[in-house]
Amino acid sequence: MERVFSIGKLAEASGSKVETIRYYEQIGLLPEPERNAGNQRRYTARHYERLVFVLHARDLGLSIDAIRQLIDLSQHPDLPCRDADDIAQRRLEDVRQRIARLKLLEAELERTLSSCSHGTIAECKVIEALAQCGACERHHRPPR
Amino acid sequence: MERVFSIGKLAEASGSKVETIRYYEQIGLLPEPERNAGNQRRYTARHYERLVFVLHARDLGLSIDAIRQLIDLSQHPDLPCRDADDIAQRRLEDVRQRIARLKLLEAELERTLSSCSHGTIAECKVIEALAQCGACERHHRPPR
DNA sequence: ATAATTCCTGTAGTCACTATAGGTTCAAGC
DNA sequence: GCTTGAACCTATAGTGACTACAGGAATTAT
Repeated sequence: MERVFSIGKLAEASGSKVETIRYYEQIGLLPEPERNAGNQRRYTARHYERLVFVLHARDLGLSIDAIRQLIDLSQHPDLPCRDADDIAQRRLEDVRQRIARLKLLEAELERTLSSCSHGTIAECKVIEALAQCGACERHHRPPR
Repeated sequence: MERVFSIGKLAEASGSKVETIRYYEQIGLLPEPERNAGNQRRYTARHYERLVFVLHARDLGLSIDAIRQLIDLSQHPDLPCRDADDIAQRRLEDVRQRIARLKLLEAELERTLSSCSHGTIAECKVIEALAQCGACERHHRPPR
């Protein structure tokens, strides 16, 4: 007899939420568990493991779609793991790009804030900086 | 006679999209422009300036709500600019937190990828790392 | 036995757009 | 002046990844 537990216990054990678990089941990231006589979900250790896998992947910023691919891959242990590596590699590149972009943002916000003399709105550099172009990458120019 | 232009020209000039402009009008970030005889929107330079303000603020990651607050503030030039500064300050802190979190992510992805020997799925460290706990901050433990 | 808690389904809401459908108006070329 | 195609209009629905709610049924604790 395998030990089973409720959705509430699974949520607590995994550090996620009941609603999230039901959502993952609905979109097919978690298999449908058995039900007890009163129609309540009964989970096993295998569900817990799968859920932790999904949650870790989400924490790493992988999309639901990427996680679905990884799960599919893990069903075929004999395939080469190149596809799985690619997913992580692409994610790494994405993370690096985000960091670079956020650092630019950080610099611009620092610049903006340090130039503000904390007077009235009329002389506020924060608002002024937003109204002007500054270090902006956006492709725009006044309408002719 | 003030020069006016269409929503398409405004989109092009600002580097945004027609749909986005209509959306910003709908949620009150842009004032409703005049219409011509055929019910088409006619914009002026003032609309362009407001739109650029909004787009810059979005590029800096400000929420629609924060931008609304800044616009409200800018209508009251005599108020002290403390509130505007606070918005930028909070955003700066948020950006710094994100950078810190992404750097942790980067390190974990790097570690995971470098440990993978590119064999089969069965021995794939990427998938294994997701299934196990590793450097995970999530509060979880197997169900008892 | 009763009360409090947890669970169920189904639906709607979130954020900041983006896409589509079905129609009207405008601008350019002939 | 006429035709054609691009740009415009409104209204609605879809996106991703959940989150929240309503209105019940089942379980657990007292």
